[in-house]
Amino acid sequence: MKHNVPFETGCMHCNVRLNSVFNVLDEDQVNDLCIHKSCAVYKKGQYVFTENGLPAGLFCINSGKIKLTTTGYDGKEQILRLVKSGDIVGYRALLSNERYNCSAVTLEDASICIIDKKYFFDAITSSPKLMFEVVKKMSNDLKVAEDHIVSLSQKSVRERMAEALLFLKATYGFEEDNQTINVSLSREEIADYVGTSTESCIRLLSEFNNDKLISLKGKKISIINLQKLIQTANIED
Amino acid sequence: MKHNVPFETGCMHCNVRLNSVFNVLDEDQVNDLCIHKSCAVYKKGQYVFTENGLPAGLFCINSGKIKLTTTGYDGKEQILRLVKSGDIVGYRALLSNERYNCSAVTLEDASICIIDKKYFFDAITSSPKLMFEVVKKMSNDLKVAEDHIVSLSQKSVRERMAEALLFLKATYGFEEDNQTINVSLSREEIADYVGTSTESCIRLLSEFNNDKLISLKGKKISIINLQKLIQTANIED
DNA sequence: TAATTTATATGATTTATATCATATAATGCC
DNA sequence: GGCATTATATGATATAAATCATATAAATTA
Repeated sequence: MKHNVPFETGCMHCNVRLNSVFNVLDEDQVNDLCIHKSCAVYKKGQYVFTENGLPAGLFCINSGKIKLTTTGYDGKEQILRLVKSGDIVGYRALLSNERYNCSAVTLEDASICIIDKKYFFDAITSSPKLMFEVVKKMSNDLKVAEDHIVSLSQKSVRERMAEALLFLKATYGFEEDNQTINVSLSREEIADYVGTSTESCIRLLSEFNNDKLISLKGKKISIINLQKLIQTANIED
Repeated sequence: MKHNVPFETGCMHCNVRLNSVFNVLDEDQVNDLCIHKSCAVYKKGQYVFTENGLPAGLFCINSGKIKLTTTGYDGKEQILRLVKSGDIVGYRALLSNERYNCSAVTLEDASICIIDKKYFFDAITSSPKLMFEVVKKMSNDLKVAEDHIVSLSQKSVRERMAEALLFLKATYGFEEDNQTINVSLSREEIADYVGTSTESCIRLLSEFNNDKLISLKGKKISIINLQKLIQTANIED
């Protein structure tokens, strides 16, 4: 399944690390981190961990995009978070000493480091700086989740769909053309994030396309009229 | 507005503390905590802090119930969390050094301690045990928020209403009669938690009442048929 | 490259729930 | 304690969105 092929020389030369919670470590600490991690390459669609599993360590995304997804009622998927290079994954279950409440699945080929559980606990215990970085990450995820709650409670599917496209753009950015959102999700996956049916998702994307807010090319979505998309999302102030 | 009346002798004799994140402190640390906190009494309906405000410290609920609420779109309220004695409030904004993303309002008369910001940071920095307690608290709140997302995405209003009643029971427990949920919320507040209109909330509660799942007496809700309420909520396994 | 499966698309229909409207009950206030 | 305000209740109606159905396109796989 997963191939344990080292894909880089070490954490000290890892540029992704500078964009992660581990950017606060000093040289010695980075060397220590490097000793206690291993790297793996994942193909698109592979599970990094699965719901109800026990955490063996902390995952740090080197490259590739990941979805955190949970199985809701009647087996319907719910995408809880979308994750990118530099992000840590699986920290919640690890820190609270629980089983995973969601699965992590790669959205494209990915290289991911796994940091030893015991080492990680030692590291955050001995480095308040690192601990605060992790806390800030969790705090942000909580804020994003609460924003999502308000959106799900109070907005129409149409507004949430527009919002989701803006969220995807904010998370993964544009491609070189400066308008195509740099991620490929199926209509079903978008629906599973927005909290709607696949058909409604398809229909709304078609509408936005007809209304020249976006343009569609397979799974690739380009934002043509950002201003109008923001209006459609009914973003405050 | 708020009256700075001390309502107890000190943290060392505070039974609520044993049920809070501060239960891991040793005697000296408790004495230190006591020096750096002040207590206040709030009347029902008062704001403990408000959205967009800057945190001055950490709030610890001694007695009383609190709602964390945010103003969504078109001014509609969203209840994000419900809080009880022993819980800490306002930790998210404090830890991430941000403004509050929600307001805290008392649901009944309450006594609340505020713990000095600087002291709190020193305390969690020097006591990994305390830090882990706070982290576990945040981790749990994140999990609850994610469960709420799945529920909002995938369940009907009817199911969510049943679920909300079970949640209220789980959070605040029953009164002495062992069936009346120990909290008084307006129909509008319940609607603001469930993510529905006040009318729908009223209607569904009436239905549940007619179907003998619950009984209503003013704002007091009693669970008559727990089994059927669980079924209505469509809780898994 | 044909065959099969899966994803996307779009129409038709149903339904849950919001909204609007009005009535009554409860609460707060001068 | 009577008056004003707010909360609860319930009916009528509108509508957004789910569901069901079918078609086409794309992607897998044989």
